[in-house]
Amino acid sequence: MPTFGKEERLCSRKVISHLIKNGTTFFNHPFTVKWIEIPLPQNFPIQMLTAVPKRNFKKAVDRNRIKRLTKEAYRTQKDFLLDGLDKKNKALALMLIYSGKKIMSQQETTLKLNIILRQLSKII
RNA sequence: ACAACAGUUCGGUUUAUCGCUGUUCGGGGCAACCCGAAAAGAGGAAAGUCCGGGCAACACAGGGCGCCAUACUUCCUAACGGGAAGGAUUUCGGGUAACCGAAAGCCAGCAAGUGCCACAGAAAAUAACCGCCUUGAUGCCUCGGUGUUAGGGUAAGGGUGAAAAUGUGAGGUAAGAGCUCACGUCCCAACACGGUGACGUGUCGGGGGGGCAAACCUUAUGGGUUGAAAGACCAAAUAAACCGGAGUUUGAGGGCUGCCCGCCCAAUUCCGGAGGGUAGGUCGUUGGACUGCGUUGGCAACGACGCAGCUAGAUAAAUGAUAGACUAAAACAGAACCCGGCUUACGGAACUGUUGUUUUA
RNA sequence: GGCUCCGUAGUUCAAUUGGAUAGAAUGGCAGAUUCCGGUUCUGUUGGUUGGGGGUUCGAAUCCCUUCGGAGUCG
Repeated sequence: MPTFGKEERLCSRKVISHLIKNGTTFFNHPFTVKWIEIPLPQNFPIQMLTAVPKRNFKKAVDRNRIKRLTKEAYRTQKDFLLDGLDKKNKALALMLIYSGKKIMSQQETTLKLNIILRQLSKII
């Protein structure tokens, strides 16, 4: 099911600061991706967080829109990543930082995120 | 009907599929929680943070100094630097004029003190440079005129300047001067009338005259400080530890409050250093100076009464995506403790009023 | 959420606490020098002092408002 509920989001401050300090980073325009493995007993095998820097987008409306587009794209395409994680018995914390300067449409965002998720599943 | 201006209201709707947030109901489960259904889910500015409150904490005794804000009147309001109605002033437009209309503003006080006013000009505020009048000394000569020099009086005149010592007329004088008088302008005080009042009109008296307080300042009034990262509670963890200092017949230091006095605290104390642990949850947190309708008081802002209604509450942060229709990828734009204003951004739609043009009667 | 500061030529900075054409360096342009270019020299250009309004005789400076930018507090 393409859901995106509470337990799929990254909420814990502790895990977030751990991720920012020690996470692995790669970049594929327009997203900077940070990820790290987390100890296994979790409610959901992958916890995700989106971020948009205030420096690039002054208006709250624009930041909200980008986050929503990103979440929507992630929601519809995360299945194959989950399968991979199930097989290898791992859990992930994931952070998507939008580094672009312009707002993309939904189709573009979906395409870009598809590329990135495939890249990530290969690395795992 | 169209256009312009002003004001008020609205601020996309809807169908299908997938998805998000809390709430309620039903079912399952010891419980955590899971499944299903229902109804609800950003704004007129949520913004800027320019003002005012509520609320909370800080041991608000009290006094002085400082700092900040405000500054015509009456009213509205919980309060305001907001709003309403009015007064005076200035500017603009119309009119021969009385006056009418519109707009604006940090509308107390340079008649408390201090300070500043470039350049130009004699002088920028205790005005004598030139000029005018006059006295002494002295030169000349036609013997009452003229020149030189020293002193005194004088603001009528002087090419400057943003601004030049209250305007006009008369008297007065050696020459002159608000020196005196009349009229006029402005200010102050008293009285009468009108008005709740600012103020207006009139009478009488006084005597001030450059400008600048968005110069320091004076007067009056108000303001304790800090802001939900305030604060309360629960859970988890831990260290009543260590080092240095202050201190007990006296006042160092501290008490989140500008400074001083004062008051309060006192080794189970305070301050500093270097470390350890936690960083989750609940409340605060949305029922309120609330919203809608009706009646009613008031010129109005706004108030009173009655009936009905419940209308976001997230916590890394919920409203989105896809396809289509209306009519067009609708504008500005996203709540974060809550209200009242102000200001700024904004595609379009509707209504009302005023002005102009055209058509018909 | 609160608080503080800053906006001047294309760029980097001045302007003696209100006083006159807003100045300097650099840049741009033109000329000289050179066979050509650079360097150097000379001349010249360029400003709504972020925008709007006000006070004043006079505003970059004082006041109000607004726009933009930067910093800071757990």
